[in-house]
Formats: sequence, structure tokens, C-alpha cells
Amino acid sequence: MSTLADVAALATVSKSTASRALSRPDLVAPETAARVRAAAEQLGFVPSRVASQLARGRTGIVALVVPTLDNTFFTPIISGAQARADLADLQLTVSVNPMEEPAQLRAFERLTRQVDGVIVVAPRGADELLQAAGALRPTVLVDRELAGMSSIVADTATAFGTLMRRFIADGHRSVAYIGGPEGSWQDRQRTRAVTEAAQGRAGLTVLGPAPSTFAAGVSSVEAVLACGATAVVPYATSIGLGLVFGLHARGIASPGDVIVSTERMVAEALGGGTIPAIDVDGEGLGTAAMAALADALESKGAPAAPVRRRLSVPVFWPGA
Amino acid sequence: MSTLADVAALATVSKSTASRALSRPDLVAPETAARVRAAAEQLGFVPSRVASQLARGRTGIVALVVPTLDNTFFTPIISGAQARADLADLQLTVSVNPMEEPAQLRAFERLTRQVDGVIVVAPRGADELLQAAGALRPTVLVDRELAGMSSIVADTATAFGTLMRRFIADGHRSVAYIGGPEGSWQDRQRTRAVTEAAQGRAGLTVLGPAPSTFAAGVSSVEAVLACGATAVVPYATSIGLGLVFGLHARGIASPGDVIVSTERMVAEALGGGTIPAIDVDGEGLGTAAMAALADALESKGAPAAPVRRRLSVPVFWPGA
DNA sequence: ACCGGTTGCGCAACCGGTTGCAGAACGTTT
DNA sequence: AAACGTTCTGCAACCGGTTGCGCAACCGGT
Repeated sequence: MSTLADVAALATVSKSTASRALSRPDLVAPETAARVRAAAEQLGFVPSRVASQLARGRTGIVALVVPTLDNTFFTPIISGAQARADLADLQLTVSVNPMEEPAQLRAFERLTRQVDGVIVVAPRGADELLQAAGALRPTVLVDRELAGMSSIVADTATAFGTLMRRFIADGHRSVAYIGGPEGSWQDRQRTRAVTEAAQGRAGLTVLGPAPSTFAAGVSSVEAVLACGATAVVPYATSIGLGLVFGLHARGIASPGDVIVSTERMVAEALGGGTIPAIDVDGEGLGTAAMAALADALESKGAPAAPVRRRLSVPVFWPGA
Repeated sequence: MSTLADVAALATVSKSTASRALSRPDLVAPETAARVRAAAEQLGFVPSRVASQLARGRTGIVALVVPTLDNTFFTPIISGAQARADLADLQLTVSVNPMEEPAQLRAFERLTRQVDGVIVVAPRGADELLQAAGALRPTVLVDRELAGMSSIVADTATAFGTLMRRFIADGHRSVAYIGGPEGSWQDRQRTRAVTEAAQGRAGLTVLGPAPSTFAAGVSSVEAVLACGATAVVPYATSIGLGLVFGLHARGIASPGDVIVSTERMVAEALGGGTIPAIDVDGEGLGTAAMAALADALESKGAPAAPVRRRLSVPVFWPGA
């Protein structure tokens, strides 16, 4: 393992010059920079992150907190954040933490002290916990908005409203919305949106709350049939998938007798263009969040005003 | 942010004594240790990980490399590893990297140098890449075996063989195995196992290779019907789920006309005890791998012989 | 020839812990 | 009482980069 000192010696310059040549080449003579670079190359020099972290007083690590990995909604967010982190030369560490109980908050605090900034995906965590979290380090919330904090959310509420209006325009008179987990921020937004859209134009049944699982979808078949809905908008992809499965298992055609909106990719696999779908760009959420965080870390001087972005969510309609 | 020096000053001891009092209390007088601890407490002292990493020459970070997060097979592994890492006081950083192309190997190497050890889940990566990886740092392979390297694998091959034998015993005369992604190590094991199990006892059609996706499952319906199989063992849960969907969509009952084995949880949701299933303990893989790695890191002196564990995979049969 | 202004580089002091080594203080053995 | 062994503590040198500051060389301008 060669160190900066080795490189400096080989290039016959001082450690300081070597350091500058590698990290801020504009501060040294081009010829010198080249010599140092060549020396580094020759020795296979890899700067020690730890040492530079210590010297700079920054870890260069950011944490991404997700409530669980069992939900395919979160994983693309991770990928997106990861990609963007690489760009900003930040190390990403993923931590699974629902942020719902005090013990989890403690774990979160321990984590937080070791990193420069945090991205938190906490659909259900308590407001106060999140607020406390944000006080410690620059923080970006994903898919949730909170006064005074930066956030990146997918505007699924609007998309759900659109779906609802389209269903009604298509002649559906009884529509169901299957709500998400208890306490979900997004669920509140979506419920509001679908309610407003249906207002006086069609019968809307709000089912749930339900966990975002396949099983929950399967077992919601009863309720859906009971309320006589001919179109269903489920909170989560997995719920929708379960529901369609449950319907099929009963010999009910979907799409056909009952139509269930879902997420783009799944709609493709299920019906190839015959099913209404929305396209939530999970990776986009991740990259946007990481970008916002990187910006916040950049402008270390000024605390920077909270960023608040809503990513629009396209709706795909059969035949459109 | 108070430092060790502050603590030492408050406790009127030297930095070295303060350090020892906190990390190796047996080396100082009990009374001193208590005083230092009190001082640390009073100042809310949190030792800087970075500083101690630099001094010790160990980062205390381990990396877990997974090929993708889009596959629910990998996520429990992460959770398991995470939990076990906490126990060993190791930071876990998850990196998404299929380890298939040279560029990815370079990224991997960069990552590797920053950590104490690595857990690699690379179902498809080339042997040489993995071997090269292992040379750099203590490495544990998951779900793949390679000469000279530690590995933890789920013994799905045996489980798949059992499924096959059961199907045959149940009277199925034409059975299909839907293979996994090209180059998958596990796929080779499983193909061998099912082939041996079917040997001369029933017609076996090996389909695939196919990516481990829902869509691939849906589009494998044709092939399954074409070969006249009445029982199917799919490589991945997602493939099986897609297949069942596809069958239902065509009005073919499953279970009924065609039976598809799957993973425990899914079987539960799909048919509640009517479908043969295996139960791969993903978390178990993760914890076992992390445990093995932690051990290897502990015994830094001796390189420690490679550990090779196979976790047995239970098979659930309807009515059993 | 003299001067203010770049430009490029090196010295040395950091960042915040860890640890080998030596010495002080005290107890034990002969 | 001398010699020796423990136990505890402090000094100072690390780990490997980063950066403020000062100095020398060199620039064109007058």
C-alpha cells in the first residue's frame, strides 16, 4: 500500500504539492501535476479515504434510511441515490430503519453522527422523530413533506386523481381505492386526491388501510367485490398484483369484469397496454434526493433553504 | 463536539490514559477509569470513528455487494447481514454491482480498498473476477462456491431435487424446470439436481435460460404448455409468480391443470398450503455470511481456513 | 535597475485517536 | 535492605492526508 509520501518522493516533490497536484491540479504547475499523476499511477496509489476524512473533518459518507427492503418501491430509490452519490464522490450506506420507535431513533442518531448527511424515506415515521433527525445533519426527506425540511416526493396524488377521473370518464360508476399502511403520508395525499376526483361523479369506496403486500391484495378481493366496484386504484403495486391474482383465481377477468390500475412495468407484464398505469420514477426520486443533499453539503457555509420538489408522475391509459 | 483531549483534561489524565480507560479499562486503575468515564459522560463525548480508523488501520466497514436490488432474493440477505454487522460493531455498506464487466470490477476494487472485508453475492460474475476480489480482502461468497474461498450457500439444489421426486411420486409424467439467468452458478446446481432426480422416471424439460423476472415468467407460459408439463419447478420466485399469472390469464387453473412450486411466502399467499414450496432463509444467508466474515476479521493473524457452509432448505408439500 | 504582483512549492501544524516504550510508585521476595 | 516484579501513567511518535503561511522565482511595467 503506497501512501502520498511515496508518491511525493517518486515525483520529487513535497507531500503538500503531491496532495494538491492530485486534488486541486489548478494550484500547481501543469508539468508538476503530470509528474505527480504519473508517479501515482506507477505506484497504484489509492488515497486513503479515512485519512482525508480526518483531515477535512468530513466523512464523505451519506446515509440512506429506508423502512424496509421488502418493498420494491424502495429499491430503485436506493439505486438512484447510489448512482448520484458516486457522481458526487460520496459513499452511500443504506440503513434499514422504519423510524417508528424510540429505539430506532437512537440507532438512527448513532448512525447520523457518523455521516455528513442523511436521506430518509419514512412513509410512516412520526413527524417529531423526523424533525429531530433533521436537526442533527443536513437531511432530505423522500416521499414525504414536512415544514422546514427538504423533500423530494413523487406526485402520485395528482396521478391517482387523474386515474380516478379517467375511470369515471370511461363510464365506471363505482370505483374503489385500496388505501395503504396506517399513517402513511402518501396515503393521506392520495385519499384526498381520489376523493376530490370522485366527488359527486361516481361512487367511491375507500378500502384499507392495508399493508403494501401481495397477500393484502389477495385478501382484498372480498371487499372489492362486495362494494361492486368495476375499477380499482390500489395504493401499492404489490396490492394491485395480489388483487388481480385473487380475481383471476375466482375466475373474474381483469381487465374485463374489474380493472385494476397498477405500476407501469407490472401493467406491461400483465396486460401489455390494456391496463391503466402510472410510472413512478423511483430512481429519479433517489437521484433527486441525493442531488439535493449533495448541494446542501456543498454550501456548508449557508444552511441553504429547504428544497421542495415534486416529481410529476405520468399516467398511461390503454389506447392512448 | 468534544474530543478525547477534552475528556482527558477534565479527568486530569493524559490522552493516552483516557483512551485506554475507554477502550481497554483493564489497563488502568479502576478509580481512574471511573473518573474518565464520568468526564466523557459529562461532555457527551462521542469518539470519532474516523480518527480511530486511521490510527488502527482498520475501517470497521464491511461491504456487501449484490448484483441488483430488483430481486427479492437479495434483500433479505441484506437485512440479515445488517443485523449481524450491528452485533459485531461493523458498519455495513451495500453496493450494487453485478461483477460482470471489467469496469464493474474496477469499481469493486475501489470499494474494496476502503473496507475491511467483503461479502459478495454474485450469482453470475466470472470466477476470475471473484478470485481477484478475494485476494484483496477477506471475502465471503454467498450462494456460490469457489475453490479456496469462504462461502455460504442455500442448498436449493437438494430442495429442487426433492421437489422433483415428489412431483414424480405424485404421478406427474412430464415436468419442466425453468432455468435461471445465463451463467448462474445456482442454476447449474439446480439443473443437475433436477436432472438426476428425473432420470428415467419422468420426462423432464429444461426451459430457459430466463431472467429472474415476473415478465419472464409470464412469457414462459407458451413453452410450458408446449412441452405438456403438468408440474413446473421455476428457478426463481418471480418467474413462478409470473407463470402462474400467465396461466390464470389463459384460464388454466394452477394449481389444478398445472402446478408450480414456489417460495414459501408466495405459496402461502397464492394458495395457502395447496402449493409445494421451498423456504430459502435469505436472512440466514446474510447473517451466516456476516458471521463468517466477522470471524475472519477477528483472527487477523492467521488467514483462517475458508469456511464453507450449506444451509439446508426445507421443502413444504401440500398436506404434509 | 527597481518594484509590486503573480505563480509554484515546501514547511510544519494540524485532524483525533492509538500504542510502544519508559519510568514512577508500590509491593514482594530473599 | 537490596533486588525484583507489578501495576499504572505519560510522553511522543505514529496513522495518511490537508492546508495556512511564508518564501523564492519570475513576470511585465516604469
